[in-house]
Amino acid sequence: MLRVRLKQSLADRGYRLTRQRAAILEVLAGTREHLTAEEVHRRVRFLCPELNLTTVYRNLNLMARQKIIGRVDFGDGRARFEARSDHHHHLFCLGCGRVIEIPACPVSIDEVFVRQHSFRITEHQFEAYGYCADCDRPGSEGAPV
Amino acid sequence: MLRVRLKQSLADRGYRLTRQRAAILEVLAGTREHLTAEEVHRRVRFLCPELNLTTVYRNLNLMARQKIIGRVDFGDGRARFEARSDHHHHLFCLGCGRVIEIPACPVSIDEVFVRQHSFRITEHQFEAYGYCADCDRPGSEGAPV
DNA sequence: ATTTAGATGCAAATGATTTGCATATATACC
DNA sequence: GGTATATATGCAAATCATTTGCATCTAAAT
Repeated sequence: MLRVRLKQSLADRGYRLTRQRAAILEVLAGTREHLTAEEVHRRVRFLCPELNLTTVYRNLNLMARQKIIGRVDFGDGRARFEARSDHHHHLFCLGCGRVIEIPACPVSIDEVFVRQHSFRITEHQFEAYGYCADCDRPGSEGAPV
Repeated sequence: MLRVRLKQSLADRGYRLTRQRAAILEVLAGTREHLTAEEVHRRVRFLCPELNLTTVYRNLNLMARQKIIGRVDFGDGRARFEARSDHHHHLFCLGCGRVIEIPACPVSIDEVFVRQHSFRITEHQFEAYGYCADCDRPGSEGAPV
């Protein structure tokens, strides 16, 4: 089960499985949404009412750094977190914030070019923005990618 | 000439060409670097010593919004600006911050998938991270994209 | 030269995120 | 199970990039 695996990964790396960490993972594992620290905090208060926002930040960072969970940046100034930690990308609706996960990585960089510059790529980030069916109304101009 | 064209675009859109705006464009047009607001401010003080950082922000935002200049986000918590405003992408060196511009857009999203979700993509962002020749020393692990 | 909408400077506010430090508590060990 | 101790947590205060309010200034239209 997802939440068991997530909690196990903490123990595996020598981190304590505290009540607050369990609650945070519980929240993330229980949704497919991509939550900000604030949102995690709000939802976690149900399971663990005294949990401090600072602790939420500290643990989301820890877990993202350990690649136990994933962190995404949709360019709106706050990080979002999700239970998935494998390499993938998203469509982000500028209208409602809805997120659709893209199954395959659509990026293929010209290897010759990269080699010419002797650059070693270790990671990349890609996110696409636009409007989902519900938010797409005439009036918001836009050229497809 | 680049700087003339940039300044003209301000006038074309009904914005005043102030001393400070001219200085900001002068700085951006004079380099291929991708500068933070702070960096622009520091360099602009040569041409226009009383120029306020707030004004730098206001104008960089205005010009980026008007697509007169480009804004890039390398995920380190501060925006960078460049004279180029056309669609392109970068390799960002995590060691020294050096930026290499990628000539062709390496992204091609599965159109069938997007259509299935009735999503209309209006823009996307992509940046690749890694180490340039100068910064690449054994010890920093990394899997190619 | 005059007018005035638009621009600037300064100080103070924001908002997300981080840090310092005293206190609390998982887990290793007996 | 009880105890020790390295780790976590909570709270308040600090950061850092960026934005905003407002009084003053100025580019550019007349």
